[in-house]
Amino acid sequence: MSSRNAGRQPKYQRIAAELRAAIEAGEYGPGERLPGENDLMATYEVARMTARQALGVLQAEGVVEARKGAGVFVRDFRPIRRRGIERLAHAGWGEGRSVWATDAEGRELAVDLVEVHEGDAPPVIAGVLDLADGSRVCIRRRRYTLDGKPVLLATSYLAADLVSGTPITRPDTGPGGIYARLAELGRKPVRFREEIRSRMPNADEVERLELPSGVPVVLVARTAFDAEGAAVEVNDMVLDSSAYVLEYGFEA
Amino acid sequence: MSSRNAGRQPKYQRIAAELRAAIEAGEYGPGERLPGENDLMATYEVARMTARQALGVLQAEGVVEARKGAGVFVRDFRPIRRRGIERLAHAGWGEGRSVWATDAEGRELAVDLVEVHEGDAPPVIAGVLDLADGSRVCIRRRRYTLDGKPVLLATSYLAADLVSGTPITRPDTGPGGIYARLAELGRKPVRFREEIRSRMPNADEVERLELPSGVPVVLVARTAFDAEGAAVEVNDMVLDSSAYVLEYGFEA
DNA sequence: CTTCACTACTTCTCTAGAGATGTAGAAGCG
DNA sequence: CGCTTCTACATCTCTAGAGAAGTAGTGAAG
Repeated sequence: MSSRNAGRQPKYQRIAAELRAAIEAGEYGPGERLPGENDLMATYEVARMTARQALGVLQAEGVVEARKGAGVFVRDFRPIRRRGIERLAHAGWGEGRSVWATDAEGRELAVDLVEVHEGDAPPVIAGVLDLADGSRVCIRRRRYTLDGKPVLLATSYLAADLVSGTPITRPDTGPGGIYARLAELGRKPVRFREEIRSRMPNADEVERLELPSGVPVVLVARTAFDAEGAAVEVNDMVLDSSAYVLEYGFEA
Repeated sequence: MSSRNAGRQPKYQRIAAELRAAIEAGEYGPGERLPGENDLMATYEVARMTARQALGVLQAEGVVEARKGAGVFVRDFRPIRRRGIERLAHAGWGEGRSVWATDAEGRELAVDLVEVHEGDAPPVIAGVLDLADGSRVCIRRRRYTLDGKPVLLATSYLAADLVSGTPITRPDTGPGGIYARLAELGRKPVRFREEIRSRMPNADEVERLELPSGVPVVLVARTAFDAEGAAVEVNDMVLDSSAYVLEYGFEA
């Protein structure tokens, strides 16, 4: 080659590290444009593919975002806070300052798309809801947006036997939402379990959440239990990880 | 060029999509080797860099893992479960099947590295602990491994005024850990708040957690409050997202 | 004043090569 | 049998080019 690098690491890593340091030092603030392919080719005297690799590292880290035809820009992080508790009026919680700053809570989530239909229960869902394999379930898909940008995909599953003929099977479920309707059916949810994990999004999620590359998704699977301890609803949520901070509280 | 692609999307995306489909169809199971650069170059008649780009897509998604000199392999996902509640004997919780399968709970976490020192409080930590800027804090860093692989980095911050001279400032804190020691000081934690977010790891985290590319980290910041509602400890955790499912429960 | 075509610039995609470096199994040696 | 060395093969890094495609600003036409 060719590729004999001065230090001990590849050129593209070195270039990426220098840019990263410059960003952390505040030389390039959020939203600001930073040197592109052509600039890096000139200043570091490397080939286009090498300069692109360096920028690719920062994109994969979610630090910067490339806009075709325009340039490469520093990304910013202004999440909203989602509380597991305290949405249900559990006053006294959450005292003390938070670790991560979140935006003014003024901004509100808006439902963007709603789609309701009946279908076969996926095996995992059937297991959680304690239904026979292949049982029918009501599937409610929603997309939430924040200031126009989609941030959350939610899919609820409820046993078709339980909810057919109720407003739950219609896009608009009426005041109080599906939990109020479940209460009217004598199956009011009283306990919730949320399971959380994170991974990189698949192509479908990238499209529906309009995710830039380098941003993982957080998966929250919420199961609602009624007073008898039976699972009445499973809500499968996919969140844009750059838009959310989740918060939970519990006692010792 | 050159780059006139049959369909409508770039060649490397098409190749990646085909491989992804093959994996999802079970043609390549977890841990199995799949066609590498040279194979793709031959079967699709593309240049090396193009074949690499296709594999790079799947790596960024965390679907596959490349081992230099060996090949490209399908990754598997076998996380462990971490409960926010119920570790503290809250029986009756967590009934019903879970959405994501987790491994036999037999495997145990082992502390790998411990490091304790006193230092200046980072501004954010000082804010949460309600200390003056630049106050001294005791900083406890730990790394946990699961079957030899590091999965969690934890950093605890406690006010130096509170804990100096106690076993908390030593690597081994004695039976019951730091919470038992805090109780002896009359500052027993009774409430916890956990804030969760996710992002791609930085270079340091990649190294310390031995993360393959395409795996995000989950950040959990836990604040422990005593009976007076004062924050006594902040624990900053960085988890390998492929190793964990977090679980929380709460009542309506 | 608005709209549209043009243009300079940007990132994106791809080619065809080649040396560097790590891996795993085979061959050989003590 | 156990260890080392060799070797074929794998991914990794990088070069120097070039056409495709999107963006934003300018200036002319309506």
